Parts: sequence; structure tokens; C-alpha cells
Amino acid sequence: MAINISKFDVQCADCPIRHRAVCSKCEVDELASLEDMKFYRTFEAGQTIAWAGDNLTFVASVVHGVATLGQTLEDGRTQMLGLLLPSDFIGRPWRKTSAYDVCAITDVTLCCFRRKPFEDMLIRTPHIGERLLEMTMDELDAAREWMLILGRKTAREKIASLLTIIVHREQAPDVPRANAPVTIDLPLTREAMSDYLGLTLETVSRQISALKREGIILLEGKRRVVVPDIARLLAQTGSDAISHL
Amino acid sequence: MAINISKFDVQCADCPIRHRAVCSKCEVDELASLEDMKFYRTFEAGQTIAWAGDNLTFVASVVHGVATLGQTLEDGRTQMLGLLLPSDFIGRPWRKTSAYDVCAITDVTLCCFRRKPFEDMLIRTPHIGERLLEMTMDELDAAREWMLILGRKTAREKIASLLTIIVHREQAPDVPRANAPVTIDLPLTREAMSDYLGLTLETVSRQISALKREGIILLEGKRRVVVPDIARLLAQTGSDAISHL
DNA sequence: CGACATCTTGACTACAGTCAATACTAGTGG
DNA sequence: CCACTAGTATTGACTGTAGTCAAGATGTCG
Repeated sequence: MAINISKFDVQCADCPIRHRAVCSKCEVDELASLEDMKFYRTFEAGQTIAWAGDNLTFVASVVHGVATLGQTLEDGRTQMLGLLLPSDFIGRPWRKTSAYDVCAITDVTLCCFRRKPFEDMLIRTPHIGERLLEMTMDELDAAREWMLILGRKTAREKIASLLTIIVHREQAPDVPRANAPVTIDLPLTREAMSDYLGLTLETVSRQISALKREGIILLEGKRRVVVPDIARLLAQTGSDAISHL
Repeated sequence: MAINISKFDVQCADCPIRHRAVCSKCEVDELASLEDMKFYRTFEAGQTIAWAGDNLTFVASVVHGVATLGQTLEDGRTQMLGLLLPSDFIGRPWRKTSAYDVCAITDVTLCCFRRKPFEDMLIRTPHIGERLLEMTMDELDAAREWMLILGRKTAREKIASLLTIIVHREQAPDVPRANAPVTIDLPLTREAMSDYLGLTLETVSRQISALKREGIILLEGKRRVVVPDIARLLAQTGSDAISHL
């Protein structure tokens, strides 16, 4: 597992996730402390960042790229537990090992902090803890929304829900414009979608074909989806309101 | 919805959840502030504490009893998202409405704080925020464990997992004794179990009957379960390690 | 005892899983 | 440039698990 340590010396002030990551509430002096501690790591698409149970000596923010959080049963069944996008946080303070598998699905850059110094900083710097609390609560809401999808929705509803969630994330939520067509690039293979939704990849494929056949979505290539009318897609999700991640 | 405001004036020092709840890290002076703010509320078994979308003017700790966190699709399908046991926290600071249905399944006593003063206190008192962060992270881990159960396990594995989790909670985790028989009282009806596991109540009933037929569990009445050999039950869960809630 | 909740069991159905063949796409090397 | 391969996606035929509908059993409380 080759790990590239790339020290760009990106200034926090210029950081693309400065205003959303765990550091977003920090004052200039606090940011300076973090700046001293931080180091970058990059992972290639497909690389595993950590296996469940691995020692994790750092915590980190995703700067670029997409990673997944997942868990595996001994017979190989896997369930994806979350998508990690830029500004999302990896690791848990005061816990030595990773509870989940973390995999880079695109090339990923992490802004890392060794765990112990970060924990000390967390105690000394309430702004970090406050932001981490907010982010953790958002994750919890997202996880609970997924529980409803996993436990109670049909295959078709699951696919529609996933697409809806991705639409809401890609298109910044500021403009809730009526029914202009929306194009999304799926960052996921059919198999990754199936791991996310608790389905098989064949079922995912069939449901996507069905939605296409009915004109609810259009495909441009395999990974690019056009939604001509979001309302029609929403009607397939089984619930009117889908929120975040 | 009759709400009883019972002002026992229980001293925090004597509180049964003093050392596990959101206040557990507080110093005496901090505790005194909380003591000034708090008020008790009780709900009868079966009562709804809040519906999803309701205005929630308070946050609270569960002192006595068991409540559930759930979500409902418009056609009536419901998914339980968590069990709230004594010391668990209800509500989310800085959010005005409840994101979920909260129902008392036994008589419940809550230690409540009006939201706004609690938010102010949270900023002034890092000890509270630290504890709330810990608790939220635990909830997140529990929710993610459930995602795996909901998404990837068979009906039989789901039932075995639920029983295992309840065993681990009832029996304090201190004694990991080998294979002494364990008795548990289910706080849940078959329907509640089905809502938890994303199954129908008929399937729950059938699987429990099957486990009984095979001698993996014994029933004393409908709600009391004896597990003669935990290892055999664990072997039915599909995963070797089940952690918490 | 009767009324109502809850639970169990059976017969049948349907949705999604499994296994397998085929198609599409992109990348590699002759 | 084309042939070959490997990874990804689609589709079909069949199976099996859990859902649905319904009857009856058990249990609890007035």
C-alpha cells in the first residue's frame, strides 16, 4: 500500500474546504496551530485508505475526491455506510482503530492530523469541537435517512432516492428551480450503487433500465444521467422530501 | 396530548443517569446551572412525545423508561431508527423541529431543558459539548451498524442480531462469561421488532418460532426469551462481533 | 365471560436474488 | 489499425425469501 506524502504547503486560507470542514469555525490563531500540525496524503482511485479494525494514527478531512465508508460481513456481503466528499471528516477522536473500511473511489487528497495532537487541540479549542459536533449530527441524520431507505423501500424507490440525493448535492440547493432538466455524473459503478442500496448489481441495472424505458431518466453513456423532470423522479422515491447526503 | 409536568426536584447529585447522560462531565458549578434550567416531563406508555416535523422547544435526557425514534413514509410504512434508553439524548441543538417521530413505549420520564438556554450553555460549557459529541458519535456507530443489518442480512440473521444486541445491553458487558444461559425480557412487541428490522411482523414471528424449534432460544411466555448458549445465537447473526445498541 | 391486543401458522404471491449468456467500453500491445 | 482482454453493464430464465392475506390461537383486562 504505497502512500504518497505530498507536502504542497497549501495555505489554509486558500484551502477549498476552508469554510465547510472541521476547521471552519476556527479563528486565525487557531488555524495557525492546525496549519502546523497538518500534513497531506494522497490515495489513488481504488486504493484502500483503511480496513475496518486497522490502527488509524490520524484523523483527516477530505480535500479532493470521493471515498466510501463501508463494512463487510465475513462471507463477503458488503454495505456502504456513507460517501465521503470534500470537507467530510475521517476517523474518530479517542478511538485507535477504524470501525469501517475506507476506500478511495477517485483519487483522493486528505488533510491529516496525527490523532493525539488533534485530540489535545480538540479539548483546547471549542470551535473545532462545535463544528465536529455539527458535522457528526449531520452524518447521523444522513445515516438515519439511509436506514429508512434500506429497511422499507422497494428497489425502484431505492434507486430513485439515490438519484434524488445525488441531484440535490450536485445542484447547490440554493436554486430550487421548478423542472429544468438536470444532468448528473454518477461517481459510482452499478456495483457501488448496489452496495449502497442493499441490492444486487443486476437489480440496480434492471431498475435503471426501467426508469429509462419510462422516460423518467435518460442515459448518456453509462454514468451520465439526465433527469428531465425532477418531480417525476421524486414521485418514484416513496417519500416527498429527501434531504441530504 | 396531555403532558404531565412533574416537578420532583430530584437533585442532580442523586440522578440515576448522572454519570452517563449529557451532563456527566460537568463540574459542580456547571451542574448547578443545569439544575436551575431543568424540568421534568413524563409520558405514558404509548404516548407520542413528538411527531416528525413538530416544533420541539426543548432537548432532553431520558431518565426512566424506553422510547423509540422512528420515521414514517406517507403510505404508512415505518422504520425504527433507534431505541432511547435512560441517559440517551433527545433533540438536536440549533434545530427547531424534530426530524423523527419519538414515541414512549413504556412510561417515560424526561429531564428537559428549553432549547435556547441549553444552546447558550452548550457554548459556554465545553464539558457538555464534549459529552454530547461522544454520545452522538456512539449513536452514529450504532446507526451504521443497523445499516449493515438492514441492507445485507437475512430475516433470520436480523432476528439473531437483534437478540444478541439486547443480550449485550441487558447483561452488563463486564462479564463476558462463556455460555451460561441468559434470560432477556423483550421491551418490544413483534410489530416493534419488525419496524426495527425492516421486516413484517409475520416474518418476525416465523423466524422466532424457527429459532425456538431448533433450540437456539426458548420462550417463556411471548416476551421472555432464554438463550441457553450465546455462541449458538451468535453463529446465526452472520457476523461474529456485534457491539452496542 | 367476552372483548381486544398480540401472536402464530398456513397458503399463495411477488419482488429481488442467483446463475448465466451476451453486449458494451476502454485500454494494451502486436 | 485491429485484435484481444478485462472490467462493466444489460438482459433472460429460474429460484427462493420474505410479503400479503386470512384464519385461528393465545393472552390480558375489564
